[in-house]
Formats: sequence, C-alpha cells, structure tokens
Amino acid sequence: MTIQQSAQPDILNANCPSRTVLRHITDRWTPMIVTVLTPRRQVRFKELRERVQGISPKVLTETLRSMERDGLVTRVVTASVPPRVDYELTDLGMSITRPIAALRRWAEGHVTEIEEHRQAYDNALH
Amino acid sequence: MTIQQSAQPDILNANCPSRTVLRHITDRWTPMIVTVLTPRRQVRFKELRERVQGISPKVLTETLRSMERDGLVTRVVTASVPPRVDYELTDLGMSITRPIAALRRWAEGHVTEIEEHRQAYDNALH
DNA sequence: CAGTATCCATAGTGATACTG
DNA sequence: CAGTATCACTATGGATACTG
Repeated sequence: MTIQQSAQPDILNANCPSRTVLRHITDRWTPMIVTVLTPRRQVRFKELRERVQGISPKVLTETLRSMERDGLVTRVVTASVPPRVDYELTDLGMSITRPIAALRRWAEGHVTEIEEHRQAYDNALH
Repeated sequence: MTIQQSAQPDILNANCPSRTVLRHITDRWTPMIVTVLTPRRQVRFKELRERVQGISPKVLTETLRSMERDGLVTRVVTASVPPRVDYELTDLGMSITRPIAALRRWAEGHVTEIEEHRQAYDNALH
C-alpha cells in the first residue's frame, strides 16, 4: 500500500508537491533573480548582487543554490584568479520568465492604485 | 527636500514599493485564495477554508484582510443567524488572476521535472 | 458561522566578518 | 571575487480553544 498521489497536481491540495514548487518560485528573491537573468546571458555573482538591490551574499548564495537544485539555473565556474562564477537560466528556468515578468509588471504597474486602497482602508479605521 | 521616488517602479530597487506589492501577491496563501475566487463569484469564509486545504481560520482571516486592504477583494456581510460573510474579487483582484493562474499552472505542470532535478542534484552530493 | 484570542515554533531572512 | 561562518531576530505561520 502506497500513498496515493493525485494524477493531476493541485495547488489547493495540502499534500501536493506543487505547493513546494510554488513556494520556491515565489520566495523573496527568486523573482528578482529571474528578472535579472531573463535576457538569458551568463551573469556573474557580483553583478547579481549589485542589481538585486539589498540582497546579502549569504541569501543570494542560498537562493541560487535552491534554484540550481530545482534545475532553474546552471552555475558555471571559471577557474581563475580572481575566481569567476556565472549563473544562467536553463530551458526550465526560461520557461518561468514569462509568468514572472507578468507578475512583476503587475506589481510595478499597480503600486499607486494599491497604495490608495490601503490609505482608504486605513482611514476608514477598520 | 523630499525623498525621490522613481517615476517607473522597479522591483530591483530596494526602496521601491512594488516590492511590498509583489510580496503580498506571492505570500503563502494569496495565490490559492485567488485561485478559488477566480470564477468571480461570492465565496463564503467556510468554503474558502475548505477549499484552501490546510489553512487555519486565523491565517485565512489575516490574508483576506490584507487582500481587502490592498483592494483585491470585497467583504460582504449578510446579517443573519448564523452569520454569513462572502468574499469576492474586485476588478483589481480579477486583473491578477491571469498572472497567478499562469504561475499555478507552471507549478503544477513542472512538479515531476523539478523533483527529478532535485534528486539528481542531491545524488551528486553537493 | 465567522471569526478572535492566545500561545508558540521556526523558517526565513539579515548584518557582518572572515576565507580560499 | 565568490562565497562561508556566525549570530541573531522577527515576521509569518500554526494549533487550539473560545465567542458574538
């Protein structure tokens, strides 16, 4: 007797592994890293760190490792002094760029509207 | 002298309010709640609680309040015994359904592929 | 039924200094 | 340059019981 897994993954199902997948692609920094990597070129650790403003080296490393583990990015090491490491989206990683870009554009495009809603809500003293 | 805000919101900018917007629409439960509300009908608290499997009443309330504050949902109270409260997406809320559906479909559609990547990565003993 | 209240656990950062 | 190591914190989420 094995644990029955639903044939079609369903995000609403508490035990569905798609929840973990969603969690990963929507974590704090992944969408921003994907945004920087979207032109599909190799980007150095340093450049990622600079462009994803506010991320610490520790968290950048952790997030990139998780993305590499999930198969979203490849890590390319060039043995040199000083060392050089580039990251690049895989085909799988590229396939998420459009949904993430849509999300990013929505966030960037509705800032004002949402801030107005918050103001109105807070002024109504709920 | 005022704090200069960029004309175009930019998610990569540490101080850009779009980061908060993105954070809200990608938090743990918002995508699932949006998924249930996507057919744009009024849905009772109870039904949300049942369909978004695993969410506690406290967190469901908190998430719905945050969504209401941002203008994504409306809360409709029907004074009756027992009480009845329905939630429904606003126009703004509806405008996020497509990006979120794309994300959800991606997550559900790539579960197997990603799990295989993780296996391979872990087996390589990084 | 639709929440609140309470208490609690911990994942998820974050700052900073250090190293191969 | 590209990380790791440490330490610490706090927001988020979870369990459960209670209430208008």
